[in-house]
Formats: sequence, structure tokens, C-alpha cells
Amino acid sequence: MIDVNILRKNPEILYESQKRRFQSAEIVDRAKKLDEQWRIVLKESNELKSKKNKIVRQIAENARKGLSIEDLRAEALKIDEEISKLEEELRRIESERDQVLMKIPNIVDFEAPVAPDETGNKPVLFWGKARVFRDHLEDFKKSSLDSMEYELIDFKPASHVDLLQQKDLVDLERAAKVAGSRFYYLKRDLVLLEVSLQLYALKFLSQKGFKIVEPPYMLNRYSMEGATDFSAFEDTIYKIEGDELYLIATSEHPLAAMHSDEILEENNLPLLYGGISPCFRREAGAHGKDTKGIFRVHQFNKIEQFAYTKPEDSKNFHKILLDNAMEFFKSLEIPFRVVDIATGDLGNVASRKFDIEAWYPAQGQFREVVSASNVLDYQARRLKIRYRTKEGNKFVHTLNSTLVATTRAMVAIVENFQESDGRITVPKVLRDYMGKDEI
RNA sequence: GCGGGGAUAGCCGAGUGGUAAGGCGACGGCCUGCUAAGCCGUUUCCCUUUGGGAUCGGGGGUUCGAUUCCCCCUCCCCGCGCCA
Repeated sequence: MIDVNILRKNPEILYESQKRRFQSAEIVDRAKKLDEQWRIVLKESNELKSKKNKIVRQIAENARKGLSIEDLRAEALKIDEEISKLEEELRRIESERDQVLMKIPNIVDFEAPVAPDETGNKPVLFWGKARVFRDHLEDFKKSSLDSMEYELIDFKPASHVDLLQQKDLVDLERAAKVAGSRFYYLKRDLVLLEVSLQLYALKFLSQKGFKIVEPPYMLNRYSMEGATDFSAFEDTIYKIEGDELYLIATSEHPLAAMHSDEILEENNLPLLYGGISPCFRREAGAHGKDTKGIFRVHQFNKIEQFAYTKPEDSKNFHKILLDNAMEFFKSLEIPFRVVDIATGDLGNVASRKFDIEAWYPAQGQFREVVSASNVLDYQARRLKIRYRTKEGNKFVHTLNSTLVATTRAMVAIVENFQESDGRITVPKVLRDYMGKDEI
């Protein structure tokens, strides 16, 4: 949620932000109008309550002295009627205002590239030496801005789907039978690889000073609404039939809600958490995209970085979270580029977002493996997470970044580390965890 | 799931129809060679802030007035039951 004081005092910031997002500012106008109405009615209502409180105090005093209270009682009852009428109106306006206010997207960082959609995402950094099949060379050069090392390979790299099925590492047909499309059974060495990635990632974050956490995989309505935006409910979130519970789409949600309605101590900031959890996503509207394999699925495991910081520190920690994720993928020896996400592609919650896109030799494309967002005080305001300062309580900033989502990382490993004979070498850092060098 | 007991400010904790004691902590000030102690003040949210309103887990009800009485819900503790 945005700060209502910005709506009152500096609405031009919101108009500019909406413009940069290529979204209508009509919602800002609506919120402004409703807030003005709300304040007028609130004032009236408070004045009446003040009057009522005086009468009630007078009654108490008269009763003590043994004087009559009948006239005052009648008057109090009359005011009560007026108050309840006003209160009803106030509640109606307030809930409408809050609904509109909650839907106003976060204020974009004015340094983010301005463009209406993902085609405006700006590559800002390249790392590694990509293995490129000759048919993909042109696309590769374009998407790497011709500024990334590569090695041409002669054989056509097998897609992860073919490779994994051929080697009996995954069973997609039976998963579809028992659960539906976009589910999977992992088998044999792929299970070991997945668990190895998770354990390695947890140790990695622990060493960086993150407190690792396994959160609840379901949240109640209040927490989910605070941690996400409403459109997420339609597209991505699974609801539990018969209970007011929702399956998490990422451990970001329970980690954000963890400190809701709390006042943190300034000395304890920043709070750095490393969450591990499965992620459940409906992937509504993704029909036709990545329908095969384990690249885009309804359930996967993810290790997530989450930070609560002071407002003045969030920019710096955004960089730290991204650096951690880059270091992690470098250690896996997976080539990638970093893109600065365009304003029109940010989503409602983020103010600034960087994605890491790994190179997928079989697909001949860079695809998202990490998303690092600075949310400013948008989540904190919804979830009422503040910290104590000498000047009073302030809202914290929250940030989140993938460290690793296991399915996408495994697809990247399988595609990047395959040899022409179908062997898959295990990245060096995972070999001790796996207990083997190749699959 | 059943029975019993609970939830009060950052923390602890009194209050059983008349408008939230007290303590601790934190912050500001006074005093003081320094420190400590002592004293005074502040320490939730909202509004158009010399003022007003709301707030005792949440919601509803009774009442001129509810922390207090009644109903519903959530969570915690104890015991019983069930259980990987």
C-alpha cells in the first residue's frame, strides 16, 4: 500500500509513477476523492463523539452528586442516533477508499528503464562463457548484445525434457495422470541433485549471515493480502477448499507476514532471512508456454532471500541480494545475464527489480532464474511492520530475491552441462553433496 | 475433538459498570568533575494537532457510560482423547 500522505501532499509523484508504468491515473484520482470525503465525514463524526463524551462525563458527575440525569440521558440517546448514521457512512467510504488505495501500485524507482512491457527490459551485466549451438548463434549475439564470451558446440543440445526422460530421471506422464499437467515425479539422481542444491543454498546463505527459516506453506487471508497484490489471487494462488487458507507461491509471503503488526527494534535491523519452501503456483494464463518438462510447473522448491531494512538501507541491500544470487550462479558455473526490469513489467508490488536470466543452450535463450525486488515500504505498510526510532515509529523496507529455484536451476544444469553422449557433469560445488561427478 | 484457564501499551502487570494503577525498558530534559543515583516529561493509531477522536486479542450486543455483563470467532496454556 502506498502512503496516504503522498496522495494528499504529493499526488504528482503518483501520477508520474502511473505514467511510467503505462497505467491509468484514474485510480489515483478516485482514491484522492474518497480520502477527501472520508476526512470530512470523520471530522463531523469526531465532533459529535466529543459532544457525547462531555455529556457522559456530566452524567457520571451528576450521578455521583445525586442530581438528576434524565435530560442528559435523552440528549445522549439523540446524539447516538446521529453518530451511528455518520459512522455507517464513514465505514462505507473508508472501506471503499482502502480498497482503492490497496490497488494503487507501488511507486516506481525513477531510475528503472521506462517501457510498457518486457521488451524494454535492459540487460546490464553478462557473466560466463555460454555454450551456443550454431543455429542459435544469431539470437545469442542479439540477446547478449554481442558482449559475452561463447563457445560454439557442434551437437544439437537435447532439451531437458528429452534428456531427463531418456535417462529415467523424471516421469511426467504419470504425474499428469495423478495430479495434472505441470507436475512431475523426480527420480534417482535428479532427486539427489535437487536436495544437494537446496542444502548447498542453505549453507551459502547461512554463511552470508542470513537466518534460515522453514515457514508455513499456507497462510490465512490477512497475511496473504498483506504480502501479495490482489491480482495474484486470481492468477497464481491456490485456495484451500473449506478453510480460509492459501498455499504460498513463494516463501517471500510467509517471511513478509512473519513480522506483521510488530514494532521492531532499530538495532535489530537489518533482518536477513533465508527461506526454504515449496512454491505453489496456478500459472493461470500461461497456457501454451513451456508446457513440457519442469521449467514452468505448479510446484517447485525455492530458497529465497528476504530482508527487512531501514528505508535508507534498502537500495544497498537490493544490490547485496542480487550480488548473492549472482555469486551463487557463478559458483554453479551457469552463464547468465542480468536485466533491469522495465517499469511496465514490474508488477504492482516492486519499485525496482533485477532478474538473473540463465543461458539455456537447448532453448537458445536467456530465461529467468532469479528475481530480486525492492518493495520499499509497500508490503510493510500493508502488514504494519514498523521499527522504533528516536523520531517515532517508521515503516521498514522489505526486499526479496530468489537465491535458487531448484527446477529452473536443474534445467539450466542439465542443458549447460550435457555432453554429446548424453552424460551430464555435476557442477563442482555440488559434487560433495551429490557424492558423484556425473549423472 | 472434549473439558478447564487465559489474552491489558515495547515488555511485565493491577483493575469485576463511572471512563486504563504500578513497575521495567527506551528516548528527551534537569541536576551533577565523569559515571551512577535522583527528579520531570515522552513512549499505540487517526484527523484540518494550543484541540479532538479511537484503542484493553477480533467482531457483535446490553447500557447515558463496558477492560468489567452477554453472544460469536481467533490464538495461547493445562489436562484428556486421537495421531506421523
